[in-house]
Amino acid sequence: MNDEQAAHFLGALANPTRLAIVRHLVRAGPEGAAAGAIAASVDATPSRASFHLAALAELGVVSAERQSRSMIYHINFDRLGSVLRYFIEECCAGNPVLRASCGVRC
Amino acid sequence: MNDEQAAHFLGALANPTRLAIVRHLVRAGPEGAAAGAIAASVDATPSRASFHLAALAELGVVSAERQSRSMIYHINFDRLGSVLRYFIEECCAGNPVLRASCGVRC
DNA sequence: CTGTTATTTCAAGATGTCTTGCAATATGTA
DNA sequence: TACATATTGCAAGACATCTTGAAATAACAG
Repeated sequence: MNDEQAAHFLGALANPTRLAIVRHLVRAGPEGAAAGAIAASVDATPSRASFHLAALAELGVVSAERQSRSMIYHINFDRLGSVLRYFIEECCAGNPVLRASCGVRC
Repeated sequence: MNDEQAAHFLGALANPTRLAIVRHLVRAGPEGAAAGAIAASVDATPSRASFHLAALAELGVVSAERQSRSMIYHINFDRLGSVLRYFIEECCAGNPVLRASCGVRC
């Protein structure tokens, strides 16, 4: 990962609708959620939700699998973690204040 | 902080030039760095660097103080940490994989 | 006061992103 | 086949962002 990639990745999260989608998928857990359910929960039209889901999927933040008529989306924590790690370690030189912000009890 | 604010904040980091500025200011430490030095180190025109520094200052990621003819910029780790904390705790429900990504040894 | 250095501001244009509404595709059911 | 459900794709317009270059401001030195 380099600054260009990291910037692209952060840009994928820099949108209220996409943050709401992430929030929903996190709480949906390993079973994931259907595109329609996601759209309803974030108060977006199907088209708009699909647009943002595609953006997140493009960068690997979420993955999709068809299940009958529905598309089931899952969150990908490893991918999310990779951009946080890059940002904290590379851009911020592992600053202790930032690390403490992650809320890990030591 | 809400999703809208967090998205705005993440957007401020979602740019290669701004990530490079953050990287430079982190390494500059508490003494900070002058706008001209920052511009040179991130390979940007004074005008372009000023534009991005203003964007970061607007959100409190950096702060500025005049020192003679120079403007000295400082990084603000607390502010950076607040958006990471919001993202990990609120959007991602404190997921352990994400927390581990912060690189804190436990 | 004049000139020099350091930085910001502004306008213009290029590019990118987001939303909307409608059409198209995929799947399942009668 | 015909129809309903679930989702994606696309085109157009609105809006935001980024870059460039020139002009304006601020601070200092002679």
